[in-house]
Amino acid sequence: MAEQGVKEKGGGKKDAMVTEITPQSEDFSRWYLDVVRRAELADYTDVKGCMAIRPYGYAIWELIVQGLDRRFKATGHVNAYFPLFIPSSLLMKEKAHVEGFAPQVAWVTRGGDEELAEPLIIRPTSEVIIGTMYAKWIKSWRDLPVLINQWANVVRWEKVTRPFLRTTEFLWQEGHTAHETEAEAQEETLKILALYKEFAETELAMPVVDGQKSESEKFAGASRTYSIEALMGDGRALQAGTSHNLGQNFARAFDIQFQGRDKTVQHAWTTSWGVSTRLVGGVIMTHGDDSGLILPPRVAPHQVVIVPIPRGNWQETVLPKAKDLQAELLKAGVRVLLDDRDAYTPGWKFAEWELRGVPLRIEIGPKDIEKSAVMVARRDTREKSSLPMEGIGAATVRLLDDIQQALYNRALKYREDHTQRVATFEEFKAVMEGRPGFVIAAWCGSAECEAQIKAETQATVRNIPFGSAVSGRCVKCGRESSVEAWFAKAY
RNA sequence: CGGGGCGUAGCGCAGCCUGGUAGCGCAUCUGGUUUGGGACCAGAGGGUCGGGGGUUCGAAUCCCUCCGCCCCGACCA
Repeated sequence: MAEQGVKEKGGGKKDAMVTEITPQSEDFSRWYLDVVRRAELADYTDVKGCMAIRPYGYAIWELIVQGLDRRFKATGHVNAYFPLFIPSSLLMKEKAHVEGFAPQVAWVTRGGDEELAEPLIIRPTSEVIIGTMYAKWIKSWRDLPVLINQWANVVRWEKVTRPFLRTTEFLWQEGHTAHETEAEAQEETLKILALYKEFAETELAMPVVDGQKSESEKFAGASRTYSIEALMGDGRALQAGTSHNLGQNFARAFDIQFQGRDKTVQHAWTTSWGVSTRLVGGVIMTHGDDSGLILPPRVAPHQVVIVPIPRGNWQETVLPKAKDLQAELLKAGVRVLLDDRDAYTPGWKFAEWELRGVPLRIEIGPKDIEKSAVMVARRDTREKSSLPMEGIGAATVRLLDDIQQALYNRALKYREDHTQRVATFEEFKAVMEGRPGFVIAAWCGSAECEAQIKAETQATVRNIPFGSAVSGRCVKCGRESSVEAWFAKAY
């Protein structure tokens, strides 16, 4: 993914010093942290494992929220809000759930100067508190389905954290639905997974593989878990969203019962699904290069930055034209920033906005005004060309669409180039030791083979894509296998 | 939570070995000249050396301890 940019132009060593970003090829992990910090997306705080999301990073998240929220509502979901605290006894009600989450839970044992009779936990996810409410609200089949989403923060006491990818507190949405039948719950689970995939691919330009999680990787308490998985620039996979069919497990634990059409009392069928601020990390690692961030236009806080070229009394000559241009782009529906700061030179601004991933830069100076044109530079390809002022709004919109598509295509090609189907375990190991990425292999479905593969290659089953059907032999044990799984080292 | 590394100005680092009260580059502020790929000159501000304890006349420096960050494992969105 790395496009060499700044360094080949201008005075090499000065650029390298100023950008302060570790090249991806040298240390991808440091590159990531450098970009997060230098692009002012997030910063560390005095609370271990917790980040402050800075305005530029939060603006990306807000665009993600808007895109998803619109889709949730279009599919009949509504938003609500549930408490941050959960009585600890509630967590204990679903056996698999408590076993899965107990090690990661933060506790509140005091309130003011009083020791609490029953400690509270801070939600790591809200199935249990929402489940108890659903038990109150659902009485009849006529109350179903319940299709509620919540935008919230949750806390998981992680041992190792990284900005956006894994933090102790993070922002997310969690959908919680209840249905009359198993089939409806399954339909909902898959509908949301498809929604996530469509969102990731069209808005984030991030190609994903959708499929079902293995038993060992499924959500604590779920009957079935599905995920979308994306490949990052270092060849590791990122779980970008999950959708769980909870069966009647939580309904049984929390007494979510209703009287059915046939007069019998039944347990509801529930689902839950979520994506988090982790998606911001996914965007960074999918598209970024050695010059910094590259944002898909759909989630770029500034889709276009206008840099006026100061010459002579530019405030009287160039600036008014730049403002006209800004107005025209705003009219075309483009999120545009006019960087008219006098304290910085154009060259500085070029580098800065490239670092911060703005998809398009428009330069306007005396030479352009003479020709009634502007210089337009793409962040993704670094191509620079002159466009006429006439019709610049429509041309910009077209270019942004192009960039969105080009980023998706590039990411998809990268994934294809880093995805290999293997037949033997020797091949599997060779691929993982070489250029990592996805490995597609037949798998018998046993936890033993899964664990052994992980132990020897660090790769885990990311998911089993839909429609996977082969007649092959398990890459590990050689038994007849009916499915192929996608393996990768995961974040 | 195990193994390793690192904490000195906003960022990157030197100083530590061999104790004597802190320095460099970038960034920041002021003034001026500049401005089509990270400008230049002059001046200025900014640090309880991660926290606590100990040794010492004296600690960034030596010892103990705690905390944080990064990497590799185990665990997880």
